[in-house]
Amino acid sequence: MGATKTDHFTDKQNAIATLAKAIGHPARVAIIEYLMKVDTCICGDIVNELPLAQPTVSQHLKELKNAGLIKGNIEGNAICYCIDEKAIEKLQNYFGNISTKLTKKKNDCC
Amino acid sequence: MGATKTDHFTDKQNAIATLAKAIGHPARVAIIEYLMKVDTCICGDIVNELPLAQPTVSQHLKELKNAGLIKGNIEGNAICYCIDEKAIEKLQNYFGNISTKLTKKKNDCC
DNA sequence: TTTTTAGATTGCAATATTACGATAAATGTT
DNA sequence: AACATTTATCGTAATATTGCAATCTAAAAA
Repeated sequence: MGATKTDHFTDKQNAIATLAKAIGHPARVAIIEYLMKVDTCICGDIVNELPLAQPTVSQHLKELKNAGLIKGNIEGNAICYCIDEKAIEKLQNYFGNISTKLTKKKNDCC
Repeated sequence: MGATKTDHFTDKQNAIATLAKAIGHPARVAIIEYLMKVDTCICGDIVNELPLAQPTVSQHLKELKNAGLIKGNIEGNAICYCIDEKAIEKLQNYFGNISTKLTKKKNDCC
């Protein structure tokens, strides 16, 4: 088929999957890291930073935005993109939770 | 094209992307969560737990294993799968780092 | 040894993703 | 107004992913 069966899973599971999927591409990881590095948010030069054409970068930004990982504000001619902290916190909490539960459990069977 | 240009990005970026991509599917999130819930690691009944056919689950397990998120041991006839803590820790650290850097920065431009 | 059980692999169809050239839309500059 | 700049969108080609039926392998049980 090729279509993900999102109906069969919980909203939380789908939410985490959506966030993780958005980060699941090196270009989008690079974009996130670039947004971290740059002080000002006017980030039209992501294209210059990445080895990808402008439409491709625009598409990646769109996916990050759809997933809720970044926010974008129109600022005159350019656009100001920046990371949405809430999404990062969700991921941090999720993996933090798993990590602590695992150490409690001492899952050393493998 | 359709092929990800991994060559142009750093190893770290590709590593994070690989891990995130593996979690970027609700079925694989559900598998991870099931592995957490179950005490014993003999987890052949993941198939019964998920609304997916056996070959599909097997494929998802393979991807999780390739990405380094889970480990699998042959245990007689069945197989013992469990989460690889190191991978989870990597993700936790990564997002934790971003989170703390963001709060330091007070990125409130958007 | 035959049969069952657990899991992987193969092959295939449907859909999604990635990437980019060309083009469009919208604002800024001259 | 004419042009430049910035970003988005469209169209399209190449590749990847998802899902499953059918089949295969290997160990366990009978």
